[in-house]
Amino acid sequence: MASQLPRPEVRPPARVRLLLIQLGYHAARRLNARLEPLGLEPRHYGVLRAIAAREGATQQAVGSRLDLAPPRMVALIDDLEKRGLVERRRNPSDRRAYGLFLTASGRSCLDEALAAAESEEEALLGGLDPAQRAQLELLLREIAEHQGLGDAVLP
Amino acid sequence: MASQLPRPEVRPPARVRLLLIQLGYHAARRLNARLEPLGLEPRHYGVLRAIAAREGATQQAVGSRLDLAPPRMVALIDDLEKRGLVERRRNPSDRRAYGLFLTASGRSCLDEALAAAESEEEALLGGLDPAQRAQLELLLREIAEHQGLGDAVLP
DNA sequence: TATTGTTATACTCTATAACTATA
DNA sequence: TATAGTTATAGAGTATAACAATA
Repeated sequence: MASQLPRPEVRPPARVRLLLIQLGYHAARRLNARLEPLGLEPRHYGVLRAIAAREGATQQAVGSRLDLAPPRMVALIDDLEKRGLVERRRNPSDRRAYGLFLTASGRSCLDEALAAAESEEEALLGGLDPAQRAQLELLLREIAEHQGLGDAVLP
Repeated sequence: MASQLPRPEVRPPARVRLLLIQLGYHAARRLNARLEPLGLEPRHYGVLRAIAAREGATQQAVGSRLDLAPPRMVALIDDLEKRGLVERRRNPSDRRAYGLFLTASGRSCLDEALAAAESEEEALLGGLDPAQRAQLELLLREIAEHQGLGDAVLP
């Protein structure tokens, strides 16, 4: 009997959780669209940033920071090296390991990507005034902290 | 020369865009984790909700609403039917098409899933008081509208 | 001929396991 | 023997194209 109560098929209007998921997805897609003209896929963008943050680090170091398995890193660095954005330099004191470095072209590519991300932020928040933006950032940070996501932010 | 300026490798602290992407991803993962014990994968959850919102709709109707290609719908409905959550009923007036309906077990499964989503919302917003929650929802809705995402919300 | 649903096929992505070269 | 990186292999997931039944 109880199972045949008239249920509201349509739930109450979208909640915060749903909004977050959708907006996060939307923001990610928009960013990717801005990266595409630069020839950068999201995964490459992430690796580029991680290398820039710790130039000279080994593949494994960067990989474990991004939670990418070794074979995955090999493929990604292969891509970036083929495109002349990243360079593998042998470590003379341990000839098994490589140090990863951005090339000049890699630096400028990353700069463009960061600028694209910046302008995407602007487009995303276009409807909010500065006070609202600050408030939103505060609330989101609060949630992130409460969820223990402090370290998930890359650099 | 200009290319050799000391650049801040580490960007200014995470921005709203990044926070949104990360929190959205986090929220989606948390929800999926809550759905798993019910034997529901995210894709099935979405289809279940779409069917509940318009019971009797054809596969194509549901599929186009969720932006899923026909072969994908076939596989998904196969899954759900095999698990006794959804039923295909032939349409007598057009014997090519099926109408999709939830079974009793499908309804209760969806109910549990919706309850799980509800409790996940609670967990997610645990750090905010009611006024903050309302404010956050307002700000997010503002962005969603400004981004033209009005219809992306399912039901 | 057009449409609903289905099946068959190919492709991308990723993860796991085996291998090499240094240490 | 252990470790950094690589290669080979296998699997999941998805998209595209061809197909059957009905209109």
